[in-house]
Amino acid sequence: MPIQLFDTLSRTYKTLTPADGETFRFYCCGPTVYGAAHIGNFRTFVLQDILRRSLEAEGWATRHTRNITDVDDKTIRESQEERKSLREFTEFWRERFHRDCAALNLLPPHVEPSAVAHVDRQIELIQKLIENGHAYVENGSVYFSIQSFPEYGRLSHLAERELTTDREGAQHQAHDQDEYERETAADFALWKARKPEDGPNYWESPWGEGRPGWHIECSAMSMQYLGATLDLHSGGIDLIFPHHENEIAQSEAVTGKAFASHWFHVAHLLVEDNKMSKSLGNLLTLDEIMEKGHTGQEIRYVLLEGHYRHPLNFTWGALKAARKALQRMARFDEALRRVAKVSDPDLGCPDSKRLHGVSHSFEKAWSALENDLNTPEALGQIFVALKRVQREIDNGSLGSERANHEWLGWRRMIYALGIRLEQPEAPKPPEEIVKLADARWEAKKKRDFATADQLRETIRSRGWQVKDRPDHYELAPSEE
RNA sequence: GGCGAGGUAGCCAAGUGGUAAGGCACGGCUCUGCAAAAGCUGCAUACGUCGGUUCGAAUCCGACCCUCGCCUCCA
Repeated sequence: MPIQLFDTLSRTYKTLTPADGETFRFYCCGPTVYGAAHIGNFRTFVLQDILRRSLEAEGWATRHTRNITDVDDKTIRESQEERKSLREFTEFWRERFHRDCAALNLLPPHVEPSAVAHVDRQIELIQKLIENGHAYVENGSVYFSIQSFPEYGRLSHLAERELTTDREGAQHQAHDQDEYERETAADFALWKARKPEDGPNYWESPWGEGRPGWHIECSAMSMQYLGATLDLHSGGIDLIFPHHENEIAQSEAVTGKAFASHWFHVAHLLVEDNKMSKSLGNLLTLDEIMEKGHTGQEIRYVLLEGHYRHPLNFTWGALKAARKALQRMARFDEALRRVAKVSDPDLGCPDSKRLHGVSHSFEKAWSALENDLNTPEALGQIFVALKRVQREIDNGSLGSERANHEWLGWRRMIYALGIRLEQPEAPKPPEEIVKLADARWEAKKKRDFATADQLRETIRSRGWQVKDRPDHYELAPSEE
């Protein structure tokens, strides 16, 4: 069965298939690089990664494009405050973003275009919109006329909303003297005339100096790299309006073709039941979480624990649980690999072709993924299967051929979910602790348990925990 | 006010008509000098409240109570 995914525009489940029958071409709205992305942003990027991995596990080639927004109000303002060039400023945060992505095991997109590098392309698009009557120039800025596009609002169901623009901040500054009907949504800026506070950040255009509006970059870059009609376009749920609505309008007004065949939106992340916001001080970045000793893999795991269309509650407790769950998977992976006699643990992606006709226990887990990327259901099914296979491994009833089939089914899931099973290196205990532990081990061997227990208590009081193994001991930092 | 999402065990969270997945935590067992580790095992007569439809509802309908998002930059 192919992958079924909910489509925001039609509000139905649709089968994911590349229009060209080979390569699935999709675009993801990427980060604005003016600071560290927070873990809510990463929920969206992780889900997009899983979408891509699932398609690949299904056997399709993919072409994944995710932009970098490196020119907008925020990047311009912040770079000037730091007295850096826009380029220097955004480069710094772009690198940081890439580091975070790597920690989360996100596959790098095939194309990662920057808005600044595609200003010409955006100007071209705006020019066409003016020519065909969908846009107009006003005081050196260019606006898209939403009245010229009757389809406007289909994605976000604007017609069913009482949209008013007479609230503070809802008006474009350049519209002050305008007589636009206040009961309609506002025309949006395609090009913004140069303002003094933009500093050196402006470009030449047929309408004078200025810079592109935010929405136009995604239309320009997605169509340049993926064609007039994308197989899928995606982003966080809050981009539905106005960003994606505007993208549809400006793109389709130029091409006359459907902009995207499928719209994929990821719901928001809560932190300990609260919306993330600067004022609550709970804007969590990856660094902050990792500083507390959690790994990118654990964070990724937590982000998979909820279905992408429902809000997910990120909690420290869930993070702790994720570590245990991942450890269990890693142990299973090792045990199964041994029985399956796999020499190279890195299979890459065992896709459906390779799994054709192979019977294994992870079929239900895969089906869960095919069913609207139900990652929590998939994780549940993985553990059900894992338990069953583990039992057979333990009682020796799993032959190497069947073990190999289980291995393929198992690894496909691990690939699709993007789980990395290497365990982080255990922290090294200081020498004095090792000495105490050695002494304890000697005492224990002599069956002098009183001394041994006393030494263990001493070690514990210094923050370390002794764990005996069959022929040696291990040291780990105390839990508390 | 309009549009949308959600309220399932201590925590996280699946399940859209057939009698409550899974992970963590917790209890028990095996093993062990003890502890740990590992494996096994137990753990919601119950799904926000109240009505209704149905042989049967967490799942459908109605009303109500909470929480959250969007409507303005936002993943």
